[in-house]
Amino acid sequence: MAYRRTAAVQERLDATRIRIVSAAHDLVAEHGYAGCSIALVAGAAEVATGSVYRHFPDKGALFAEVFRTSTQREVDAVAAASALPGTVAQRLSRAVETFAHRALASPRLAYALIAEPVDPRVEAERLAYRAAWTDLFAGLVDDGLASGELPGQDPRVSAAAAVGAMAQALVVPLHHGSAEPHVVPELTAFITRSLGASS
Amino acid sequence: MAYRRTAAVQERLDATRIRIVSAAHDLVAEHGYAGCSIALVAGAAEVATGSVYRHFPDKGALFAEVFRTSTQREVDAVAAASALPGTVAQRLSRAVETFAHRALASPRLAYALIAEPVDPRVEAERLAYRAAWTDLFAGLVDDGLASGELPGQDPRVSAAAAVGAMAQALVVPLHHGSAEPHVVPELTAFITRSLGASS
DNA sequence: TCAAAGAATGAATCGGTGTTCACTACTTGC
DNA sequence: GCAAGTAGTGAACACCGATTCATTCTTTGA
Repeated sequence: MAYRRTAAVQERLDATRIRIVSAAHDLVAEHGYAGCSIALVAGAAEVATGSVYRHFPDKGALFAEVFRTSTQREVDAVAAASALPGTVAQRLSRAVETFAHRALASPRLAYALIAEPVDPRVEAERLAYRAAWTDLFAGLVDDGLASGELPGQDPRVSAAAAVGAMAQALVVPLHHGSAEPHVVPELTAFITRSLGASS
Repeated sequence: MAYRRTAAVQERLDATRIRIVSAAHDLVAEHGYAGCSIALVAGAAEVATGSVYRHFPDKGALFAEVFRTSTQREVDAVAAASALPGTVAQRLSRAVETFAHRALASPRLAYALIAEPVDPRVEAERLAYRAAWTDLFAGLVDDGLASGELPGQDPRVSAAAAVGAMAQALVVPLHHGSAEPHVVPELTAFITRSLGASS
């Protein structure tokens, strides 16, 4: 034997992998998924196109990871905001506001993560996270039902509808045109009413 | 001169054009936009691939027309249902129910028209119809504000959110999985509450 | 220093579709 | 029937980006 992958090499490999994912993330956030060719990602990460394939089996796998990590960050942020103590109505408002403000801060990324056309393999990842979003809001509805703060309803349907309302009201319009922050309180009120939370 | 397009020829041309659009519509309704190649459409319409280009300048133009006609039919149906006399709450319920039942009847088509990834040129058409949907619901909200049946709100934001809620709650889930008709009354209640319509 | 093995490269390949166009078939008016 | 002009055809082309792989560059342990 004459070669063995040392810790130093492994570190460099890891760093390169992270640089590739990071570059892909940045490109998506700036230009969207469309127009994110492997060559472009490789260039941004300062590696050769072929090198990308030493870390990911194909394009779908790379962008699935990008979507996974990016969306998880959003879900975590909203979950944290909604987990703080308070009435269900208050927690709901905080969740919507957190989602909205973050989307307004990175509109292109938000559009890419939620609505932009993507490859089937990436779409599968998105589907999984749609479920995560729905679960998050369904949990809030469950809490409201248990405490009697919310009127009878199917938490899954209500949660899916609420997620759709947020996406359409915020993300899709942002795609074409500029941010309109006044939408946030309107949307919060809409969601709060929709689930039957008094205030 | 030795050739002039007679009425008979024009009729045949028109018929062929309609056959192409109709074939494209059927293919979208069955398999979605993805996998609707020009060759497939031509085959279904029983013309050569090149013949499609005697009626449409490119693929985008063909499918833009498919989307336009299909969506207009849906908008018209919902508009008619919501135009019947009654309280705003009643008209709203009828609108949601009409939308929902039609979507459940043709889930693949509904998904294609509302959520499926499409070409930019077709996306532009969709964007225009998103506005049509929003206008329709915004009009209902306007009526409710005027009559005092609905509480103060931005009709545009509420309408966009309501449209998003319908799309997400119905169309997107339908894409993967089977129809669940019990969703309709849940969704109706959700929308009614969200706009602040008492019942 | 050297051989062995892995890592990195990027030009070439490949596959899939939209589009074209040289050609055939048909229609028309004389 | 015939010439002029149009409609219809479908194989060939063009394009584009993902993927491959023969080659070069690095690292390793002796």
